Amino acid sequence: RSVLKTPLKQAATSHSVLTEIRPDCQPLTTPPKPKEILPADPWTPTSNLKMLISAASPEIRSREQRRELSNNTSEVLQAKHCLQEHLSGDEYEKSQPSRKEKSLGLLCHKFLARYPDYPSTAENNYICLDEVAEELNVERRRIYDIVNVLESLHMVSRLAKNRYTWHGRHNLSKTLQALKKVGEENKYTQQIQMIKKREYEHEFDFDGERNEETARSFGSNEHSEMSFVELPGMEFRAASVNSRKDKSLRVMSQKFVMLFLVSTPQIVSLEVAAKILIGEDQLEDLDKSKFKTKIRRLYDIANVLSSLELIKKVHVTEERGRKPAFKWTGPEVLPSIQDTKLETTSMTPPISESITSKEQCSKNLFPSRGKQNFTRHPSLMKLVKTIENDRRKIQSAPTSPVKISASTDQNLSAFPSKMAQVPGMAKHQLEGQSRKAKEMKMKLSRSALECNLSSPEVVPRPEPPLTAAPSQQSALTQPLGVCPPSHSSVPPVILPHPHSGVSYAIYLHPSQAHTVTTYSPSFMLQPLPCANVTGIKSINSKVLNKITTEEGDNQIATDDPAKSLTAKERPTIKSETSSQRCLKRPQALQENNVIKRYRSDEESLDTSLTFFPSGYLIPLTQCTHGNKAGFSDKEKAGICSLQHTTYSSPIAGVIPVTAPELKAVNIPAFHITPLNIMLSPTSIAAAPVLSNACLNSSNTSSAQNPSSSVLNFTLQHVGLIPAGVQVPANTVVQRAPVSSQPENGSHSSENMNLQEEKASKNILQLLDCGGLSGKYSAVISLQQPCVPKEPQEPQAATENFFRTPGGPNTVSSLSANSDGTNRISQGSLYIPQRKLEVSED
DNA sequence: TGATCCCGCCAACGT
DNA sequence: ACGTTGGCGGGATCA
Repeated sequence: RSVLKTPLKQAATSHSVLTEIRPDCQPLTTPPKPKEILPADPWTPTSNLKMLISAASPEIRSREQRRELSNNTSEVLQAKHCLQEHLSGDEYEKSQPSRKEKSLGLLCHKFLARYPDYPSTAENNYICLDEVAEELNVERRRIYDIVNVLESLHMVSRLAKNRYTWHGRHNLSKTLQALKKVGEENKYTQQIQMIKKREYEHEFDFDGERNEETARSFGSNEHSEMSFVELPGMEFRAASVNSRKDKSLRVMSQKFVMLFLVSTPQIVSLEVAAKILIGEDQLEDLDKSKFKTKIRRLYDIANVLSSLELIKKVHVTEERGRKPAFKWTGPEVLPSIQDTKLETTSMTPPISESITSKEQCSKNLFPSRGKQNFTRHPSLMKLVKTIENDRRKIQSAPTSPVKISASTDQNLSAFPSKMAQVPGMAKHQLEGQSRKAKEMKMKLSRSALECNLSSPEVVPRPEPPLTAAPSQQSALTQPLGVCPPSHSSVPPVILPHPHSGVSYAIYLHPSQAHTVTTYSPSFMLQPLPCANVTGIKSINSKVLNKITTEEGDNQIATDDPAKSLTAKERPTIKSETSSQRCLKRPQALQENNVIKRYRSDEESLDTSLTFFPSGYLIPLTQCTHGNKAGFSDKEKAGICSLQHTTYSSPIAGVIPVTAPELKAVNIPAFHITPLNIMLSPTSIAAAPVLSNACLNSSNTSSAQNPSSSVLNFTLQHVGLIPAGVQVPANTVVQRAPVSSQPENGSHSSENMNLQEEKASKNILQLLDCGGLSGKYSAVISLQQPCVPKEPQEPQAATENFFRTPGGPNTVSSLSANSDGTNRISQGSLYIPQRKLEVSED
């Protein structure tokens, strides 16, 4: 085949040569269409899968175009190229594929279209870069961009030079879990908060005087440079690619994804991402060009991630204006409760007994710049290095055999990678094994990570969750409604999760629908007095964002509860401000400043006030393989749809709550939410877990206190209390699905610590008493009216959590409490968000 | 304009 | 020395 040279204009040569690879097309007489129109041609109603997918998911207009184009790309392109030959320079110019048509996003689509999402190990899933590049008519360089990002997600892995293996999405959830975890460990959430706070301060501090505390905290926030996060069973291959020093695109991609996974809402602005990725430490000397470059890269990555439909572009509008951002549209990521397996599948030789592969990941992730992490002795590093090198040699050998399946991998053969072989379905279960070891390791790494942070002492907490367990037990075993009032200091709900799949949905006020935070399994929850709860929002009101997706904008506008509540909430304001006085000096000062600044902005203040926990905690079952197991198809459907609604429902997770209710309902501190799932009442109704009407009722009968009505209904429905009996409104109802799979149940219980196990038993007991059979259970814990036992403590805790300024690293302390078992320790926190709006494109 | 991000130079690496 | 990777940022496009 001959490479045609079109009489192109001047310097465009190299480019044309690269793109001109299809001499085989015949001369077309069709007049060149204006580029803009080309993409839309309906003459290829291909039933392409991609087409369907794209049609099903709302995408950005531009993306939409690209997609359509991607359906018939080859034809179009060919035609175009042919056209070029017959056009004069000028005409040609116009017919030249527009920039869009050459976008990385489109290219990525084309690339992805070549491989199945879930390839079977049977097929030959290897990728030859040269071939792909040629077939897609792009220079190889571009393919690298795509592959690198895919690699970061372990969707592909390098086999040898020019050769990659396609894994599709098989490893995706695993990867995301790992990334999320690492992100949490890296305190990305805090970093984001930090940056946002900074921005805010910059905005208001005209005197340029920087908040030293803030600055310092940033500096001390060590970490920063982490390396590639590998996946058990994958590290080998990944290692082969680890030659390049920073592998920036790959690492950047991972970090970027992490940001989404630890954020709530899962929206990350480019700016913030760039700053974090550059390294918070260097924030000061934020080199313009460096920043710019980072942004460019992020766009590259974002394009690929968008093609994967993991994120989508949106815009956040805040005081400062419109900023480009991306919203996570990928799967919810369960807190990798049992990321265990990692050690097992690790290829790490026995020698590193105490160093799990996972750990290595997380570890490398934070090579406390320069200094060697003590958890990993240099000598070990050397060893590892050697090993990696060996592998690399094998892997990168031009003639290295193409691995067909993981099992052929020398390393993997030694440690059969269950993860890699077992279908996603069973993975979760498999993962839940050797947790002990893992926990220890986790602690190790954690301590390593936090060793130079302020100590945990700081977490002001009336009662550590663990000690609270006993009392809780009693609460659980006691007849409903007879619970002694002495539980006020007990965390509202401490529920052992039968298995990791459980998640809870919290019904929130519309305005806070998006602010529920998914928290690291390591975070312990603490009871927070009502006042504080409501105050949290205000604490960082400036940093708070009102997020609204395009879908939500309208309704939020019409149904904006903020407005109707403002008046009633005034009182809350007071409590907030007053509670602030309890803050530590510096912080309090800061707060006051903030508040002062905001005083002029009535609306924003009001808005901020609308944030309060309504206290409905509803367990949901994740739409995950492992958890779907016990459900009927119908149920699954419900669950899934539920997942979908997560963000698309404007009033997601909203239950009408009026001011009176606000007062009446005893807002029970915080809850633990393994996942932040928000759903609309309707979708909830569809969810098996909540298939009872109580929820609907709560939704419709706004006249009734949702709290009590729901509770009663639920209890009755579940059979815990006879119909007619009413439970006080200030009761927290939490239902937790009990594993429908025996193995699971026992399995998980194995991993529980004694207390949890105990509690768990109690729960079961309770359930039995209630005559509850089946897979769902309900756990009720009664709560005393919110009477801040020690107003300051909770407040301080929250405060620290969010502002971390130079303050104690509350977060880490919190996580320090984690025993690795997460079910109970997840906490949903209301992360302050800057008021902002998210709009599509 | 500012947001996007294509393009391809060229350095680091591997063989 | 040569091919493969992939950092990087100028500057073209797009909105």
